[in-house]
Amino acid sequence: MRMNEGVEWALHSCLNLSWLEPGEAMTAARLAAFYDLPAAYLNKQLQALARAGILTSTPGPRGGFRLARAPERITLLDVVTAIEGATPAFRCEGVLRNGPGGRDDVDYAKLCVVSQSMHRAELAWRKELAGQTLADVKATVERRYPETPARTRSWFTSPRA
Amino acid sequence: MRMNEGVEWALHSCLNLSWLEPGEAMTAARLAAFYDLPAAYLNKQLQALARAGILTSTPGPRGGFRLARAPERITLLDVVTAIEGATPAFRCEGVLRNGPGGRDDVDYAKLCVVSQSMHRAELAWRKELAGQTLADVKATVERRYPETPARTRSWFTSPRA
DNA sequence: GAATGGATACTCGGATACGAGCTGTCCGAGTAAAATGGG
DNA sequence: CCCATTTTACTCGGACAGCTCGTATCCGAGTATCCATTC
Repeated sequence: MRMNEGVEWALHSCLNLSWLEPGEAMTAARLAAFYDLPAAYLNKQLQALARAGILTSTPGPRGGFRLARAPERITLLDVVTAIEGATPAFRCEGVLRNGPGGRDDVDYAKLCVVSQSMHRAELAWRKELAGQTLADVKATVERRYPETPARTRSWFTSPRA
Repeated sequence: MRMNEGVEWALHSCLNLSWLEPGEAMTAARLAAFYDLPAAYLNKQLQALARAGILTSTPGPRGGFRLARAPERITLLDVVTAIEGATPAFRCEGVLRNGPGGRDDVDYAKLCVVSQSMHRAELAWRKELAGQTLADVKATVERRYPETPARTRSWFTSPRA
């Protein structure tokens, strides 16, 4: 079980966007340069965030991405599901269906006790992610590293290196 | 993010093993036939369970796999980590290291707030899995479907179809 | 009849191909800004 | 000087390869069983 690399990039990029002036957009290329990431691939992830309604994108000069809503209303789960998709990690393929006495007209994903237990664990995972907003993470970073917001903003507003 | 198919197989196979007579072994081929699974591949998963100390394997005629300890002492997390490995799904690659002001001698997996939040969610997931033992699942199945243990045992002890 | 040695068949175990999905890259459609020419 | 029009440059957006890892398979090492042979 392995999570997409893009999730980490997306989270950090959203965090960086939250430190910009409200309404200010930033291009995928510049967001990628901040961490020395492949620009086109990060662009792909940001597109997914835009499709999910987390970011808004504007093309053309002075265009780019910006947060679609306040960080208080963006949970970590929103970002993760935007990148990873909504399909659960443990997909019950219904082995019981192929076993003796298996019926085709039964939804074993719902009835199978094993599936339920695994599903319960994933629910706990999602609940924990949904309980943390981007604003919470942002606040923690600002408390521990007070210079980060100003430093980040100045990096993005400085002329291209 | 996608969990190995083998996890589901391993869980159901452990459950089936728990319904056999204590000390009775069952071959990978027969366990696979129960759900119509590829035998050699299931064997691979069972090997992983044996390496993790969840099952014991004995070669030769009358050999096979059996539970290494009581179902009360086998958690779902044990099975999952045996198959999936212990590496967490969200691996912090330390994008901060490549960012401005990044240091090579800092463990960002520990300091990065994003990484910590994601790690906390995975901890909740593991905790939920660790709280459920194979005996719990077994008891739930026996309560809901009382005929399952006898039926399963008879299937495994019946002559090969 | 009992014991012994060997042959046998069966099981796990790891080494070996195949394929899906993540990773990475490219170029085109569309847009806002800037430049240009005229009034 | 101001405005309309054209040009320009820049951005996202989706379509196209490369590669790692999960999926599937095969054959060999080792062992308990069974059988033939001998005492």
